Amino acid sequence: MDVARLAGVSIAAVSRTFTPGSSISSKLSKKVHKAALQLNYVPNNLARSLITRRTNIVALMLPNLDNQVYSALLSEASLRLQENNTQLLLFTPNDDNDFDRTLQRMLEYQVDAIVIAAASISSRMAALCLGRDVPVVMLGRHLPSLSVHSVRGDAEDGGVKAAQLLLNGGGKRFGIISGSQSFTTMLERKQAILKHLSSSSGIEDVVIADGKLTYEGGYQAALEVMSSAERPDSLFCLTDIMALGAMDAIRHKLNLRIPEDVAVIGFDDIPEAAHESYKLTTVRTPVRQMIHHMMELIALESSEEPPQTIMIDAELILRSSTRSVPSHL
Amino acid sequence: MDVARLAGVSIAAVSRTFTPGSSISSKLSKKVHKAALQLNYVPNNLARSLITRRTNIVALMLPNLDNQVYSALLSEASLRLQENNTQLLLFTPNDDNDFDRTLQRMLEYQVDAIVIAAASISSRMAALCLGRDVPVVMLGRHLPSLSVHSVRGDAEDGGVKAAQLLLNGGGKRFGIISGSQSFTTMLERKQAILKHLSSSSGIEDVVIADGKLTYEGGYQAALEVMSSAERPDSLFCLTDIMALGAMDAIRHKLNLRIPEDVAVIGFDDIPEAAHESYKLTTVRTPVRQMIHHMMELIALESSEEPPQTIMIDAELILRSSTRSVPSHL
DNA sequence: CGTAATATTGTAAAGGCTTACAAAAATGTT
DNA sequence: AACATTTTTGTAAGCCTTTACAATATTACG
Repeated sequence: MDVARLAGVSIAAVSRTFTPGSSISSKLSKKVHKAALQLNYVPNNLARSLITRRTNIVALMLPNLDNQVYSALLSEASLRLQENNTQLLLFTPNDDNDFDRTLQRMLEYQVDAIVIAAASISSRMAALCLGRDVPVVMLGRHLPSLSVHSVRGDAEDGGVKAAQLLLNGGGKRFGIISGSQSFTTMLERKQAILKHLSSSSGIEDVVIADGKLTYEGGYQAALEVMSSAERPDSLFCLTDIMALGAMDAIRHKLNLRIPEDVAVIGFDDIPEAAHESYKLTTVRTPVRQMIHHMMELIALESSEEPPQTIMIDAELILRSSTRSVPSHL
Repeated sequence: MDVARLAGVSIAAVSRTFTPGSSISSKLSKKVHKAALQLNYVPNNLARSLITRRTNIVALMLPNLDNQVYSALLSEASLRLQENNTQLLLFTPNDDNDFDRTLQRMLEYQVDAIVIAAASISSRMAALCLGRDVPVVMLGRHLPSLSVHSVRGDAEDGGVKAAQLLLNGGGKRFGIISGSQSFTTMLERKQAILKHLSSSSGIEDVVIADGKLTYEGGYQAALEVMSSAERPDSLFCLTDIMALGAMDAIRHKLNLRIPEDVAVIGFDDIPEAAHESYKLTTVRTPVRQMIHHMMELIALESSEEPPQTIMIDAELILRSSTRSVPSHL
């Protein structure tokens, strides 16, 4: 190509000067660089990828960016990947759009790996990816039936820890604000809470409301839960954004005090949870660690590796939305 | 390739069945589809792009996702682009990373267009992009010297409207919480406020504090501003996240009332601004419209088009952090 | 039914790069 | 200096498509 001609070298030579680790003399390299600069030459990744079978692109499927947890995942993933010279190609399916089609498009782009945060994937597609040696890792979700990697916070552990905390805080009547969508994580958190409440204190009556996974959803669901005959004195919100809505509903609409009248605990630890206005006690979703493991799973060469499920311990972040342990304990 | 062989047709035929609008009989198309399904064939965008010179990828450079404005831009852009079958390739430079290198990498990926939200670009690079016919559009920022497109909210208009509002609310002593980084938007907002305050009411003394563009930054800056000799009764926060921090500092640390003791106005209208806990009056950054125009600018074929600067009127979102107009007006 | 017009198909070149292989140059060894 | 090594370079094939062009099949029409 032109650069080669101008520099008076072979095409292979220019390729080598732009491929770190190739054998090229500094004399040639210098000539090529000069010519490249003169011609505003930029290597063409397409052609390169076509032959090397590596695009340095990882596809990421995100449900939406409204929930800050996803922003955090996205941000962290992007940063870490960039350290390896690879970029994120973003896919945000809108509801009617079926996932299989999105997956298919990812494959068309020949991405090096596929990361799916929430939302699921059909086993047909999982097989397709496997067949093409494209690692798939699910973030914060897990389908045992699927042979793809997954990394997530330990929802059960988190649920238990949350239940313990509210129990220790002297809670007697419990409420749960859950998401209407049936994400496994939500379900697991809920089950764990219910089970622990029952097994450790014999509590069976828990008021549950489902809402959308938004501030508004939490607000409405809180209104619902708190107006039940036996008003809860302890509230689990399966997601921080919902917790924020719930807190605002409780304080500003219902005029109740947190945590005196009702203790609130959330899940995720989004940035707002730390705001002075909320100071929400929550079970953290370990974004850094999740992405760290994601990177490892992506790097796994052969798809011969059996699918791994990595589970990260829950970490309780204590703030002021829950009662501290009564003194007599 | 294999599909062609299995289907018993030419390579061109399979290409045509996967290229909408090509001339292909339904008989052949059916045969090809069958074979493709059998072989799990997925078209290779790389090869296609190499020849068509279109990747259906748009590069987006974002400073960080902490600020929800950027999440919103990202989200909206991704959604709109997907409607045109194109995906976002994300670049999040970390500070030490120089922008020119990032730009260069974008070009290597042969992206169809480059969108830059905040952060700047050297004129050398602008020229390079122009030379390769890659449209560049800057979001929310503008450098007159650069020949790239830009679309942004009218910061001046916004500043004036904000100033008017706080003035009408009976403000006498004013404070501004600004960002330490020198984004043009910040500067323009500040200038506009200062100018309007001065020209319409002869106010020259304004307490200004710079902070990081974060909740924390706003919190600290508010503490600083509010402890000045003449404590402001009206506070401009050049960014909503900073405004949230400021509000929390004012209420929970300083124990002052909003808006009675001090009126607060922000810029951007991020989702949290609408939360019951804040109810922040703010000047909206018109994300939808910005992306809408971005799409148009990207579509512009020839880079012969002169660079356009699209300015969108500011919209005041009235909530409860500002005083309403005194009755005697 | 024969010819003209149109639609469908195949052939082969091209797109910009990497890389196996062979040839040439530089370096080391005795 | 003669040879064995090692390093550098060039040649050419190949990665998977699209597409101009020519060839063939189909349809329309008098």
